[in-house]
Amino acid sequence: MQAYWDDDPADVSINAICSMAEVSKPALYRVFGGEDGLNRAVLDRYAEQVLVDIFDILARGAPLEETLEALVHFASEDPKMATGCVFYKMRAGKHRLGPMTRGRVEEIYTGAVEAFTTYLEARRTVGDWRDDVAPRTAARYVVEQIGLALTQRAAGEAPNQVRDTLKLAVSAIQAT
Amino acid sequence: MQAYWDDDPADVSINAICSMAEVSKPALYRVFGGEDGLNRAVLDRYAEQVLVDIFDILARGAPLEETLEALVHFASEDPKMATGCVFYKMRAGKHRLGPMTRGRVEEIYTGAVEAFTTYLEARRTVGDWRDDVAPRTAARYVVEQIGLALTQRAAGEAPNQVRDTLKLAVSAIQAT
DNA sequence: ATTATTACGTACCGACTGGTATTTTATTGT
DNA sequence: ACAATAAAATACCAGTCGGTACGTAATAAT
Repeated sequence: MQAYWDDDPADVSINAICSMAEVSKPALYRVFGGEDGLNRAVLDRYAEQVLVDIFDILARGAPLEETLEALVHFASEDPKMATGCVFYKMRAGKHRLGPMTRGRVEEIYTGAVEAFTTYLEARRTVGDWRDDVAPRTAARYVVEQIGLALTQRAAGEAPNQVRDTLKLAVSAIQAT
Repeated sequence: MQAYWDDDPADVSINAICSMAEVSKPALYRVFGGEDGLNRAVLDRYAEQVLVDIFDILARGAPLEETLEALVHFASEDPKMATGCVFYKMRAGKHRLGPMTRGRVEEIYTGAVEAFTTYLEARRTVGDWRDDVAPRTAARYVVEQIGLALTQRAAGEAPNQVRDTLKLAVSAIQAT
């Protein structure tokens, strides 16, 4: 997971992982079955260890401005995400993934969109959000924008430029 | 160029290119010097054949709304871009590129930001654009958003979802 | 016509990929 | 103590990668 986090998953070979983890290759295959199983396991672990933070932000049910602020901070400032996000990196190379990992990626994506859609619908009933944009459209939009920001960080772009872009992006769904 | 356009450049090998073009590998190496030279040549050709359209839109000096509309249409509707954009695909895998190609990618990126910055500054003097966002920040923002849209198209996402996202994104710099 | 030169492609190089057959090591049963 | 069994690693597989040495065919010079 750390290797996928630091580098591009597509550039980390099974051999490299084995030597990093000081594990023989057959041992890895016994446990994970193959590359697809390993990737899936990494993604599972990453989801419950890192992505949960994003879902927590939404679950707090805070006002829109506060929530967006927290998401912007997470994606563009949190040092934990300085080298990008395993999930979005895998999603970017989706066509290279095995069936299990690809399925998990899609699952996480739709889960995120769903969670944000639910959050926005709740905010709308409280009158905290404009009603000229479909919640699901806005949800997909935010998920993509966070992905863009994290991809930019992975590419080593200047953090303040990443933040500027993301702030501008989220302002689109704040406007009355 | 066509192979890079249809697929991910990282997934197209020199061998595959040679057999597609019905050219021997040494011949390709004689002409282009190697993978880096080939990539650079492809990018050069792509820039003057496709990217020029984007620069043309800016050079028209049309009102902001009209220009943004044209850019949105180009990125999310033009059938020519149905499988994404060679430039953005290469930029996404920048770390895998040789020095010449990487240099050209950065050149094109800064050129695009520059062109859009100049356009926005001109629009501001005409009073056609808000003055609470730095032109360069907005320029970088738009370049990234177009890249996101083209990346989504390359990934096979539904065109109307791509358009929705991009329209929402550009609305951020239109708001008064 | 014959030689010197240039263009060109076959066949190969070492490095690396994901994945496994086979052998060695450790554990268990008696 | 020794045989049977389970576990684990070494050493290998075929395939692909980018890149090139070298033999061959076409051209140019004499």
